[in-house]
Amino acid sequence: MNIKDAAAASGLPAKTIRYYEEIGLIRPARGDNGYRDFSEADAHKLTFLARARGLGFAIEDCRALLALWEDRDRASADVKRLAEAHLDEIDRKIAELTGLRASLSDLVRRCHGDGRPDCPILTDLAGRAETV
Amino acid sequence: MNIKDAAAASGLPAKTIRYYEEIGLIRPARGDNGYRDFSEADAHKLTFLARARGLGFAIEDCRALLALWEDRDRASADVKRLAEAHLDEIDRKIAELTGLRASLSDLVRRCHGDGRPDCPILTDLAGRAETV
DNA sequence: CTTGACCTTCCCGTGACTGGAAGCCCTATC
DNA sequence: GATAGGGCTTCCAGTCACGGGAAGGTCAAG
Repeated sequence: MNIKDAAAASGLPAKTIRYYEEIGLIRPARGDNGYRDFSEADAHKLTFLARARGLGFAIEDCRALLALWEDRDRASADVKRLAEAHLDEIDRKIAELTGLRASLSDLVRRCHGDGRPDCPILTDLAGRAETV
Repeated sequence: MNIKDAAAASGLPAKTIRYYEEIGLIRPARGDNGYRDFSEADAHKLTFLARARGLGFAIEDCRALLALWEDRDRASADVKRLAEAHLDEIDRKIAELTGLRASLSDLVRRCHGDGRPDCPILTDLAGRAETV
């Protein structure tokens, strides 16, 4: 199938599929006219990649997961290790954002937000003393 | 003061300060030798920028906040609006990550993670049926 | 006068694409 | 056979907010 059909089958934009080929995640065949010719297996790989990316795995993690997927003798522990590392990363990001949210939300709460110029948000950003 | 002192005062790397000048966030004076010469006001601006970035504001938001900070007649409502938009963005990201976390954590929980090859994480990524 | 720390500009690389230009290919219609 | 359109190809540039490193000028100390 052509790239547009592979895109429709996987849910990935054609541009992204070309990019995945460029970085070696997939290797579709080529027709005499130079067009990429995707097999069903290629389409499945693309769907796999789309799901893994959708779960937030980085490209290099996806490459590793794809290799594990294609290895009939893999140990599920290897997969689990990757997933757990990613889970930790997600937890780290959530914690960071939650901290930011708390600080910012406190500032927003304290700002009356009317036509007057005095604003605790700016005061805080300036260092809790400046007025410039 | 030279860039290193401005960096120490603001907590920003010298590279970042040069970048901020390049994109027009600050305009430090120049000495006869071509060195940047930061005033106290410049240093305060850098500190302001460091804090705003630390709260996750994008560069263009920082530019707007800096302009508001320097405008004695600003309305605090303008600042609050920016901050609230950013807060919404943070909430959106937290929600997205929380959703990812739930899916991934469920997969990890169901994966026995031993030496055997069958793994619900890969099965799920492949589309809940494939074995390849 | 040399050393070494500082400063300058310039260019490349990051992650994971996205947009757009220039040009070939295929099918359908007139 | 000519033409119109859509699809395909490659390549280049841009995104965001810097960071690394090279090549070279400047300054203070010994």
